[in-house]
Amino acid sequence: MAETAGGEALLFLTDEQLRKGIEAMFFAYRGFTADPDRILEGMDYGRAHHRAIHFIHRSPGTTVSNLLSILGVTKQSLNRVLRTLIEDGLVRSEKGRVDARERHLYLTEKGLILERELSDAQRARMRAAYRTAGPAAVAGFRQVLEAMMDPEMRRQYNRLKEGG
Amino acid sequence: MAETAGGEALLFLTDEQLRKGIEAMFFAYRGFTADPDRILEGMDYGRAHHRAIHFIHRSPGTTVSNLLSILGVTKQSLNRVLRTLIEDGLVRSEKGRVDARERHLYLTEKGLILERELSDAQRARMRAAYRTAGPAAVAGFRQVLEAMMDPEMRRQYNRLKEGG
DNA sequence: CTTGGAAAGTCAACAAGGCTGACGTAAATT
DNA sequence: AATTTACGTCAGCCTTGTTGACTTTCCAAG
Repeated sequence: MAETAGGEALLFLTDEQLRKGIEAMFFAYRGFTADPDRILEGMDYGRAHHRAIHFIHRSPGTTVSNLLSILGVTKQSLNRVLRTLIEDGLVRSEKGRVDARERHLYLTEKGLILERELSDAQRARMRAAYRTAGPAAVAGFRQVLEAMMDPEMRRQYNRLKEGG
Repeated sequence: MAETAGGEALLFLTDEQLRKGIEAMFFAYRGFTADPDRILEGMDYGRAHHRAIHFIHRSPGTTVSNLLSILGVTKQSLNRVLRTLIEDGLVRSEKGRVDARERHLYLTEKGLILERELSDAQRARMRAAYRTAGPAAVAGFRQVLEAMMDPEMRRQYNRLKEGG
């Protein structure tokens, strides 16, 4: 599998192979979001709410600013989502004690229940895919995805990966 | 890496590993779409136009119905996008000769130029990621993605993969 | 102590791109 | 002749993103 000096073994870098990868990302991402989307439709929530819930669960007590930089949206956009989650009692917002300008975000019991439901569904699909593909494929999967990220996003990703 | 009867080597299926995969998908997809998004901003087009252009280029002469089932959106949604692309002379729509109800879609010269620009950018990122991760990782990447798709999407994906 | 600036929140307006429902037309099929 | 299919279109709605302008709160530096 290693490439030779002549480069004959670089066939995995042909435009055709790259196109397959691009289309695989497109179709797979649809599957990736399908289950949570299905759960959320009917509730007043959407994918944006799912993302907020996921990362608050992941880093309890995170600030709004931090969440903004992870999600890469404007504060107005995030605020609309957070407001409904707080109003509905899924998220608790606590004024910072060291810096009272900051708001620290936590999932409530109710929030944790929805998070569970969403992530159970998403993990079930991921688990099935992992099991089908096997551990070596999973390692490759993660390597390629990580290499595909913008440097800033890779930083966020690794911070989460280790921090947790 | 192979699992034993006891299952001790199934560590790659832990919730923690699955969560990492989920977050990797999230951050990587952002990178995946970032370059085309950047190119399209400022033009009157968006990600939906990119997708239509990609699959028309991929299957010249495809019908509207076929495109609908690949993209998984409503005809009203697709039509809005196609209309602007046709008006702007990027896509040509031809009445079917065997079945005159169908419209066969093709990229014009102008359409091909934009397609090139978009796919060059997207492939460049994919190529860099592939090169960094190496051929074995790429194989695993594609395996996991394929396993993650809904069956119907996997059918579409494989039809494209072989048909081209 | 005052003031500058950062963090957070809010209001308003807008755009892209999804969706549903209803309707029309041409062509194929039964 | 009647029905079905493929496509287009109008109207209206929702989510989720955007900018811009503004206020409140608070920390920290002058």
